[in-house]
Amino acid sequence: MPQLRSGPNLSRIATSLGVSVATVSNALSGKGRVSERLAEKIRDHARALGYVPSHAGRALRTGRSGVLGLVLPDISNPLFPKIAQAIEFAAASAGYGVLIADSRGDVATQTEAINRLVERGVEGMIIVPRRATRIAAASCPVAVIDTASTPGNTVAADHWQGGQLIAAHLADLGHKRILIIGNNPESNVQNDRADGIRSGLHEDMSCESLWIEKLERRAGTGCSLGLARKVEQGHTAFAALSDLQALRALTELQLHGIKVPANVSVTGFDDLIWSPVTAPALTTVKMDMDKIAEIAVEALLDSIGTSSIPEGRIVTAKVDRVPMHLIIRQSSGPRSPLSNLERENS
Amino acid sequence: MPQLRSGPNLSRIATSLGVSVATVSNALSGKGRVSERLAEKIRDHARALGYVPSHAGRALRTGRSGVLGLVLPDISNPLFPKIAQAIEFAAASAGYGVLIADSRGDVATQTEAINRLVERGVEGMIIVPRRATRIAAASCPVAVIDTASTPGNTVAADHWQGGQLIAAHLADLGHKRILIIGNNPESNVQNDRADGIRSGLHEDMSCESLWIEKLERRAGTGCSLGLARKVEQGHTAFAALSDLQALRALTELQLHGIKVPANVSVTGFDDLIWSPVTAPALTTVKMDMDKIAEIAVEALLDSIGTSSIPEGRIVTAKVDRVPMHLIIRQSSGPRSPLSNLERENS
DNA sequence: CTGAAAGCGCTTACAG
DNA sequence: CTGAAAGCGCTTACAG
Repeated sequence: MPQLRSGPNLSRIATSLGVSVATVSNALSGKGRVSERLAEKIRDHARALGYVPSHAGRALRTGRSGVLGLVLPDISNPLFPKIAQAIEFAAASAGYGVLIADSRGDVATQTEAINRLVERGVEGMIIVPRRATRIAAASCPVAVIDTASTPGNTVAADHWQGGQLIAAHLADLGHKRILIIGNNPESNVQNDRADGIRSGLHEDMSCESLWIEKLERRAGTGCSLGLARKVEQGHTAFAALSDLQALRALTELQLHGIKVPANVSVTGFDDLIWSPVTAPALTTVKMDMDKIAEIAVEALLDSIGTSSIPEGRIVTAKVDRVPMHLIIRQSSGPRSPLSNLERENS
Repeated sequence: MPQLRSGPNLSRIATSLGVSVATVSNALSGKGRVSERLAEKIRDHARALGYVPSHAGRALRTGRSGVLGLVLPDISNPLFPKIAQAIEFAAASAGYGVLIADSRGDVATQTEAINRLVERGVEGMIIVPRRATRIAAASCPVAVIDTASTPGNTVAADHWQGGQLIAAHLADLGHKRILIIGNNPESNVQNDRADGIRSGLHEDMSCESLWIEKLERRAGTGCSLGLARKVEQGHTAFAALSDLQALRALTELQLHGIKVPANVSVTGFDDLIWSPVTAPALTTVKMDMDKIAEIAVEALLDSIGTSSIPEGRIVTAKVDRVPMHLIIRQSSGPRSPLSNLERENS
């Protein structure tokens, strides 16, 4: 038999104290079946010995691994740091660890990643699906963080309401012609956001949509978005459906000598790490990731607790939409009365 | 005793096939102590039953959890997605899972996060330390991803060499006066990069350094970097020590009507997700994260394998510097012969 | 080639 | 209040 652990185990503590392992176990777990005097003595001794409970032993006996899986099929998602941080925090608060799995953007390997987690004995998992992916039920409880368009067991930011915040903000600033800039109209998230914006426009406002992936399929990756043209046509507000697209818009406008926010406004979504850093800093809408993670983890733990037998297809039934928050920065503002563009031909 | 698992275990397979658990175990693990005929029969049956081995049982018996820890004390680090992805991939390739731990930027909780991982039985961990943090030896092998300034057991990109790439590139473009833009001169990474740049300048080139944190302590967060002034003074190249700072520089320059790259060049470091998206796209230097992760994980596994008793303070002795790669995009280029700035007062 | 048995470290009825 | 015992699922010498 292999030399398994370096540290002491319950048995070592027990014999060195002349008591039984059962008593040590009870004392350390605080179940109170041990006299306070003895319990304290045991705890002290355990601490002195640097006792660390064996996770494997406990897991085997109790049937719970104390681990949740986090599946991020599209890890290049710039929201990933915040999601991971929030999930890790919520899980740790509940005494759980978080195992990550990534399918490197490949839809096919998503199932494989999920299986790896199941084999590692996760008690449940949180999945942030790739765009438009339907999650096949796994053999453990699952919580999905996505747009609420996915049926069931989903926690999501209220992207639609976030869009309304943008619309209201742009209306307040007096903008009349909005250009919505998204990446792909098949993304549920982006669609919800765009619909939210449209629904929040006043009657005297109008908007068009520009989808970058479509454009690039025609004009090539990294092509100009033609925003200078849009400005000439009278658009004064560029509402991107993600900060990523807002960054592209902002820099392209600046490249053409258009001043933000004096001539036009630019807004984004997500409040990515760098969005306060641009000059001007980016107005954006932020999801409350901590809240979302908290709900997802809680739903998962509920579902785990409910079913002592985590047999197939049990999923959280909870559906939640967490409100988003507008963060106003310098990239959006009223147009200057004389918008002399001072444009340059480029 | 609790209903532990839903699926079949070795014993179930064994009895239903009329063989012993030992034989089933041997057949499934492919150790070859079973006749091929029987082994195949067992494997088929196991598959048909949907057998998933119990991780806890195996871990308890073998003393190996098959899990590595990834400690990210500064999860807001924009490199995090790439690091996590690379580590997860390298670990998965070696049959290991990855447990994440985050100390939310708080140096004090780093130790706590490490302890949580130890309690969860990780066999080793990879730590990306907070700036200037010294890692206290944990009770398992540790690999550190950082600048090579940290002594011992470290894997890092060769930031210094990356700086030289930038210097050579700017020299090629004919730039004479460089402004290095960093966040904090106490960051080993940033210092290595800056030193690399300085060391690579030709004799007829000069450079100054601008540290944003210092500036902001005087002038307030989000203050102007005064780059327009620097351009007037004759600087033509702005070499940021991270894409984050490059973004700030690029947008500030554009805000002031300075054209990139016609008037000045801007370069960054890290090749963050959005750096190809700006207009103009950002020239940058990229670390080979996959390589770094591979080395870190390999070093860890070596160290784990070596010591059957992973008792205290065993660390990887390997020190590696992985070369960086220059990615030339539009933000750096030769100055236009007539650099009529067409500046605007702002 | 196959099986019986021990044991990893823990928790939990159960008995005293 | 405390202890003896069983057993979670697995792997690995050892015996046949």
